[in-house]
Amino acid sequence: MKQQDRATQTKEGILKAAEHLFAVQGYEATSVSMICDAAGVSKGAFYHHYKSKQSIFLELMQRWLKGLDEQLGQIDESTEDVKEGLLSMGEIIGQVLDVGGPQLPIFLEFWSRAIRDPDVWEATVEPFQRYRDFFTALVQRGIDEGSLRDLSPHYTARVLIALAVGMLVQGLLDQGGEDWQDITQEALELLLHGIATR
Amino acid sequence: MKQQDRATQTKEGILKAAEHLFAVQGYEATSVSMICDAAGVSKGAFYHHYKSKQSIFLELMQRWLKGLDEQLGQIDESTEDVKEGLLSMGEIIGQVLDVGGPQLPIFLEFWSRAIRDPDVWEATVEPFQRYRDFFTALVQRGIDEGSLRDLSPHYTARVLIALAVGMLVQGLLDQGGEDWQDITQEALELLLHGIATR
DNA sequence: TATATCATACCGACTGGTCGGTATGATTGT
DNA sequence: ACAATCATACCGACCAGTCGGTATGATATA
Repeated sequence: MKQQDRATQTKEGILKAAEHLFAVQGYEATSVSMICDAAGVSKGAFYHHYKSKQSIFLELMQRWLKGLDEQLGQIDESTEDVKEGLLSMGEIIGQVLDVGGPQLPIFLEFWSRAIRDPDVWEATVEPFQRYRDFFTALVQRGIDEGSLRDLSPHYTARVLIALAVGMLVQGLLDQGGEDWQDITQEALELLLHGIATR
Repeated sequence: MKQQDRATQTKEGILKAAEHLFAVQGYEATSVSMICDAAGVSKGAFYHHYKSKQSIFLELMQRWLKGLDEQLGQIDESTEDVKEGLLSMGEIIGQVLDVGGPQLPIFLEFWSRAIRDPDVWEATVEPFQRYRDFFTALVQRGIDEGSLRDLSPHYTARVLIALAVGMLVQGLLDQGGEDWQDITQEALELLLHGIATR
């Protein structure tokens, strides 16, 4: 194999190992040595490819942020009407919850480190605002096309995000086999039509 | 001052210091020595009053759980109709977000440690199931009294919790001065009446 | 009331071990 | 020969928790 290919393989292996360990143990509880052991490489290899422990975490998070970006983009262009778009958003969340399993807790690491680490914060805020804007725009589109009531798009976006995040956290704290696909789908229906009697 | 009073004061001081540091730095990043410094006591005092670093975290969490219990109890008995109860729930969340400020991130610690530490997990699951049951019962009451549509109380409870948790996390990641009281209140209205056009 | 006895509350130096990170040298492909 | 890629050995800082000892009120006795 080419030298460069082997290098990228090593680098990727370290990243995967780190992702897994951060998820199941948390950032602080995971030592660089453990990552190296799990990846089957030495500490020298680690510090050859990554500047620090923090830097590998940051890269991990940026990848995830990018992935979310792409998924939102897909929702945006593949849907004709907004209601349908929201429901497919629910589908995505449901999938993440049902499939993600043991990888989910890494979200908690993302959040808590974003609060405490200025560098991580910086890399997080901007995308998050973009996501909020995305939902705000989506809701606005729904209002314009007449499928959503004329309510504050800003607030409504907040509610949608809250729903997604809230389901995620419940999925974390609820190992029991719930069908999150189902629940999230239903939740969006509830939100769309209201739960109060007419 | 009596010996015992002074002792409880010391113990309480340690607890407050730990609560603050856990919130702003996280559990792992906070050392016992730091807690002692912040509380103005020695390490000996710490280990005189608490068995371990973990034990003080557990006590902290159980206090918070107990507080939540009481607040939910208040909602339950002080409200005539369910809609009103839900809105006062929103009020509580809003208050926590607006007032809690720098103490909020400790929730992330609660969750991530509940996932990873079996002892913390044990102390968390049972209360959380109780909370879920509470909301399920509340929704059921709403259906019975005719103020809520006849939808799955289980799912609806999930949605309500998701809303609360989701708002909390957004409050964490959004230092900017949003009026959470307002947003949460509005969110519950949205959920009650739906966002889709009739 | 005065004193002896004892338990509780607390101190701070210390231990074995782990941490993130570095320095340096071996190996490999080009 | 030369640089990229890794391995090994190591450093100083810091960690949770321990331990021998002290200071101080509470209690019993005289």
